[in-house]
Amino acid sequence: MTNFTYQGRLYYNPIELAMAFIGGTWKMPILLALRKGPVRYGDLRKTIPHINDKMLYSQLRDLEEKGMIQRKVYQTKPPRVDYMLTDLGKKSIKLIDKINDFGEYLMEVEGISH
Amino acid sequence: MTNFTYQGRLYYNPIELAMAFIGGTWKMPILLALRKGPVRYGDLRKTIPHINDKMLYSQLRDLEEKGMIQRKVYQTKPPRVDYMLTDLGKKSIKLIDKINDFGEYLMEVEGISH
DNA sequence: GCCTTTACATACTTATTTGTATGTAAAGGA
DNA sequence: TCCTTTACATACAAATAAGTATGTAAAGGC
Repeated sequence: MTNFTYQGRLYYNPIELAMAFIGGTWKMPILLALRKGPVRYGDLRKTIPHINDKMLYSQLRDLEEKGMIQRKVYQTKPPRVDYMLTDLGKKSIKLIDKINDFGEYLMEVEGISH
Repeated sequence: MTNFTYQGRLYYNPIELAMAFIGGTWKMPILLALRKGPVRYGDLRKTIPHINDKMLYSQLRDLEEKGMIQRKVYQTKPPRVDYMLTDLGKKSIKLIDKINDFGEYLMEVEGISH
């Protein structure tokens, strides 16, 4: 039995936990968008195709809660907020690159053009 | 724009496609259960904790449709069906191991015991 | 004759995830 | 004075994924 709980949810194996940190439609695109350094909220919106405010802000909150990213608030008007990877977040990038590679391989194999 | 379609669904990037092949609660556990060679339906049920018939058979169908696994039916009574990885399925194992490693690392970092 | 085994199938419900629409504060510019 | 910008926040609806309960065929054993 590898059952365990994290943040009030039950997990059956390490894979489920990993996916809680990087899974879903938006977490990996967000993490990749931060790989080069801090990016502000509005720029994330612009660089991640198709994302909407609700998804962006709720996923940012979730990633922050899990220690994958950090917020930095500047006390200006209008406000400015930067997001950046933590060490844990940086660690996920290598894995996300591998997942992306597999996706690109699948596109090749399946004859999907882009 | 990297938009494309596969099996009637729209994808925005390679990551989404990769997750269609290995994502969800059950695909990775199923693929790992097949890593050592062919396994029959009933044994998959027994070795994958908490899975139920509906999830097992529907995910097996999906994985087969995507070319990740192969079915082999023996014409006996009661029936016997073996499932095994295709070359594509084998290719996914390395990646799944990496995802699992990341999950185990998270368990360590988060102080989760098992 | 009835029970058990095996590998599914189907109908239906529940839970989770994602998306849409709209609102807010406060300063600066026209 | 009114409009714009920025970074959210909330209510609600739609879509997707997962789970529950039940059924089926056909042979062999008791």
